[in-house]
Amino acid sequence: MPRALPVIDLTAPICCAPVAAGRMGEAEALEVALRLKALADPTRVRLMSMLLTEGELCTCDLAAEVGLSDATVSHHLAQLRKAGLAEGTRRGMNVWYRARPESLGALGRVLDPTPQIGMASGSSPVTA
Amino acid sequence: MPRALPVIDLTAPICCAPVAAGRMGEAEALEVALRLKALADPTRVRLMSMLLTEGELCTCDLAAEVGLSDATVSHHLAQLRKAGLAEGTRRGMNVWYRARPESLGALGRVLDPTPQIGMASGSSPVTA
DNA sequence: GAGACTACTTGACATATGTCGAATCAGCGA
DNA sequence: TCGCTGATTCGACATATGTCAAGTAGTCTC
Repeated sequence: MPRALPVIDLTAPICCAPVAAGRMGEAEALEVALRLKALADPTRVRLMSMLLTEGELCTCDLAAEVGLSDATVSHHLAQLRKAGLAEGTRRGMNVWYRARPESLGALGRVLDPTPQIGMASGSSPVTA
Repeated sequence: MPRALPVIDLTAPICCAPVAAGRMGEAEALEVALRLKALADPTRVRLMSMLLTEGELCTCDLAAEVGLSDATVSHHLAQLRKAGLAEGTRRGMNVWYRARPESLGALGRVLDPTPQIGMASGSSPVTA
């Protein structure tokens, strides 16, 4: 994969028009793709699912649940954090992670294929 | 990435409960992840966006638009086809591609973070 | 059928990614 | 302070991915 991907801050929920709202530019497409990439792994999908349904979990719980080393899970959680899909806070000896539903929702809405009328790129349908 | 990913048929729109509907199993998570992976590339996001807004385009048009070789674009389109997100038919000397909005919509709905009540895994909210 | 044009496949390459073990960092309790 | 436990970072490795050039396969027009 030549043409290295730039590093961008993705922690805020995505705020661009849905893919179906008009021909998407390079920058927008990159934003969408990077966020999707953060979720495009079976382990991370499971982690998000657990966080969404259980509320708050520590790294050790998550590692035990998915059956991977804590180092690997920490790595996945870092990806989710960088993409703004999850966040964690240290409390005592543990770090407690939770999902950021507003970011996930915004990402889901970008995929909405229903043609949007009168929406050019840059608009911000973020509900959160 | 040890633990090679199995090959699965993804051409039908995804039909599992949203990630927030309950702790997702390995198989389901894999289905979701593979489809997301198919879209988790800036070039493919742009291709989908063009197909959604323009309706039908041939490989050559798409290649010219994204500024990549036709071989590369053909490769990306094959990914989208395998994931059920696009389809193409040969008409004369060209192959005309179009998006499959129902598949994209189903994928977007899986990302819905709103807690679903009474939905266990395996249910099928497919609208298409 | 010959030639031209479009699309797909294959092979090769550089880069990115997922995984682990080991080392390091952070907080707690004796 | 020291040791313990949990989390992150680092280094290494195998595999996956994006890209192109070159070759191959359809389809059209002459």
